[in-house]
Formats: sequence, structure tokens, C-alpha cells
Amino acid sequence: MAADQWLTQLQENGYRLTEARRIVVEAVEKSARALTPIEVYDIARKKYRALGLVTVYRTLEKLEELHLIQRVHQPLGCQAFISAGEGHQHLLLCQNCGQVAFFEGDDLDVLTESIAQKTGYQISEHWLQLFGLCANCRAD
Amino acid sequence: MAADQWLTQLQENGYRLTEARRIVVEAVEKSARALTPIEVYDIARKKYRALGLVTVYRTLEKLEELHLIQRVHQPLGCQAFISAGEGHQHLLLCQNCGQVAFFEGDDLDVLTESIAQKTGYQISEHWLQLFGLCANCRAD
DNA sequence: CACTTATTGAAAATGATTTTCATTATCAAA
DNA sequence: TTTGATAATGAAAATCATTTTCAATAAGTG
Repeated sequence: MAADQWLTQLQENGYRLTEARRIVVEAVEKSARALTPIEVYDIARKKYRALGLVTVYRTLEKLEELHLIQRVHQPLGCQAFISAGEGHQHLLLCQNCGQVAFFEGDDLDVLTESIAQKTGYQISEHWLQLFGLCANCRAD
Repeated sequence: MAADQWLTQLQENGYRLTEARRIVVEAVEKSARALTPIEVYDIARKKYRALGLVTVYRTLEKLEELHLIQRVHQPLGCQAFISAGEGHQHLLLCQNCGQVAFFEGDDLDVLTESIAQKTGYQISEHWLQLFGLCANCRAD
């Protein structure tokens, strides 16, 4: 999904289109790795000097609310965000450069069914995330 | 693994055994759900009034370093800790009461192999976590 | 173009965590 | 045992991320 569509989404949900939002959206949507609010701020401010960090926080909040971005949980912290991708997707993170690959096709039904049996839980959701090295970092 | 063994682990790694550590270890080890530092503090202080919150933070830090506890990532926050369990385990969290069940037997090799092929990544680790309702909460 | 009100950035407030530091307690060695 | 070096403690201060407040500004409707 392209930056324009994120802006349209914002607009269709009653939010105004502002320069600050355009720049923040662009920075996050373009990034191949998860960005923290400060990182978004630093990147975005190169194109829009007057941008405030608070506005970054507020824009990320709205993008998350509209399911356009998601928070990424990592061993070193959980402040970064990346595009939510489309449909039911999971993340594969490069431990060296942070590059994120999306994947679907996780068929965990057999596993969850068996765990449900053993534990007595009714399972309704799962989080799956893979870590490794991307092709580039692997080569080094 | 029992509280005593955690204390032994601390000792064997050069840490002194103190009343504060005993109480914190007991609180965390006994808990069926993940506890935040403040929650540990509140529980532990019932048995040891003089305990400081800073000591809770410092003790949790050491327990994590020794792989006796692990941080639990949840939609609402990632500050809570629970026993690390034994060997390669994953968590199943009750979305109502927070009760945690451990499970192993996740055979993701087929999946990771296929993802590795598609993405070019070399996959070395995975996070898997299930959410649902425990038997008790399910009944309500 | 005018007007309503959502949005903005700065500053202050909050909440979680870490650091500093003087005091106290653990534990190894005498 | 008692002693002594020093690790551990709690309180207060410092730091860091995030949220709230508020007056000024800008978006978009009429």
C-alpha cells in the first residue's frame, strides 16, 4: 500500500491532511525497517524542519489505530513501528540491519489445536516472528 | 524450577543472597501470571516492608541475565516478567486473567525453511506466542 | 473569502527506569 | 566468632519516553 493510500485512509476517517502528516507518512511507509518515533522525527525533519516530535507521536497513533502500521517487538525494545502489511502477515527481522520481510502462510492450526487440548485454553490469536540475517548481511 | 534453585543460581554466579532477593524471587517464581516491577514490588512488600522499588528492578535484571525469567510482550505493554521455564518453551496467555501456560513442541522447521527460501534470509530464531482464554475464564 | 474547529509545536507534566551516593549487610578470611 | 572488604541496599535525583496542556495556526466547509 502506497503513502497516498494511507493519506486517503486518514482523510476518509475524518482526519485532515497536513504537511506534517504527509511527511511522517512518507517516512514510515518508505522504510524497509521499523522506525522509532525519534527516528521518524529525524528523517522527517530533513524535509520539514518545523515538525514537532509530538506530532510524530500523534500521527503514529492514528496510523496504528487505522491498522496501517504496527508496533514491532524486539529484544532491545518495542518502540518501533512498521507498515502493517496486507491481511494476516508476520515479520522476519534481520538481526544485523533491521530490514523487515513480510510473510504469510503460517498454518499453525494443527499446533494450536494440540496446545488447546493439552492446556484447556481456547486459543484465539497468535504472534509469530522470525529473526535471522537478510541476504545482504548474510554475505558480509 | 523452584525458588531455591533460583537463589542457588544467583549465588553460583557471584551474587549475594539477601532478604530482598529472596522475597523478590519468591514472588516472581510463584506467580502464574507475568508481573510488572511495580506488581512485584507491591506483592513482595507485604512480606518485606523495607524493600525498595529499585531493588526489584535490579533483581529482575539479574534474573533475566541468568535466563531464569523472561520479559513478556503483550498488546498493552512489555514490562512484565515471568519464569523462563525450562528449555525451549513458548507462552500461551489468558487474555482475561493473564494466567500463563507454557508449551513446547512447536515444529516450525518446515515453515521457516519455506520462508527462508522465499526471502533469502537465514533464519536463526523465532518468537511464538498464543493468546486465548484459560479454562476458568472460558467457563465464565 | 470567512469561519469553525482540528492540528500544530513548545513547554510542562507524567510515568517508567536508571544512576548516584551514603549506609548497611553479606560472606570470606583470620 | 569476629573482622573487614565490598556487594547490595533504599532514597533521592537524574534520565528517557510519552502524554497533556494550551495558545497560535491552518485545513477545509460553506
